[in-house]
Amino acid sequence: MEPYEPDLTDVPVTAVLAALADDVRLQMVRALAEGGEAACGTLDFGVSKATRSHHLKVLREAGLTRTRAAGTSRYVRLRRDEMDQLYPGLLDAVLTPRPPA
Amino acid sequence: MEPYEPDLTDVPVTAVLAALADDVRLQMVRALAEGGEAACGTLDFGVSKATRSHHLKVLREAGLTRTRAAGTSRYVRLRRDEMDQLYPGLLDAVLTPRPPA
DNA sequence: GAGCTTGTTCGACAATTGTCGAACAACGGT
DNA sequence: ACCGTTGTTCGACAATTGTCGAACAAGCTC
Repeated sequence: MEPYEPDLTDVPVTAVLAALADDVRLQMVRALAEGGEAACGTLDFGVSKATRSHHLKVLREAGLTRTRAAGTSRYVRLRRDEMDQLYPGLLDAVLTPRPPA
Repeated sequence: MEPYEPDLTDVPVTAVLAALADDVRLQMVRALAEGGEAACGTLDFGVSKATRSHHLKVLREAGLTRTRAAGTSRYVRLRRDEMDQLYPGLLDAVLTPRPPA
């Protein structure tokens, strides 16, 4: 089944913020921002694959990512442009691991 | 007792995001961004004063607000400049009720 | 000091959330 | 056709969170 990927305007800001307000998910988003597209399996951050799948679902349903199936793998990428257009500065502010000061 | 107000660099980004990822708290932040300083009592958004106090505590401990006591009231204000310096674009992206598109 | 106003703190409770292992599904290769 | 790989889904469980009423604290005014 095709994964559900919402229109960004349908997602409340609080949902986007909540999606980003988790350590594991934030690491995932940062990895995607740096590495571009990534297979789900490569986004391992010390959690089980069930948990990983759950987090990727949260990100997807918050409108932060898109998922493309290829073979047995699924490739995830950030919806960077759309996010930047709708919430300029949000991802930039959040993606830098250490405060820009 | 003086309320605890952390150094912004001591607060993990996820805590800031989590603080903003709630409807009531987001309304509070928006009200503060528009109206400047506000007494706790004026930040009524349909929740009890106990809940209101709780949310203000979350915002304060996330480094988003400062609280000043005056008489029986407490005045809350956004730490706008500090936030903008540390996370440029974050508040801007979040404060507009309707997407800027 | 009595009483009112303004907030905070303290349980309590329901709902949500992060986590896991196990079971399942889909695909590719041998 | 059988494995092995890659993800998803399904309970289950612990921890966190949003909410409330009630009790408490601090300050002002009469």
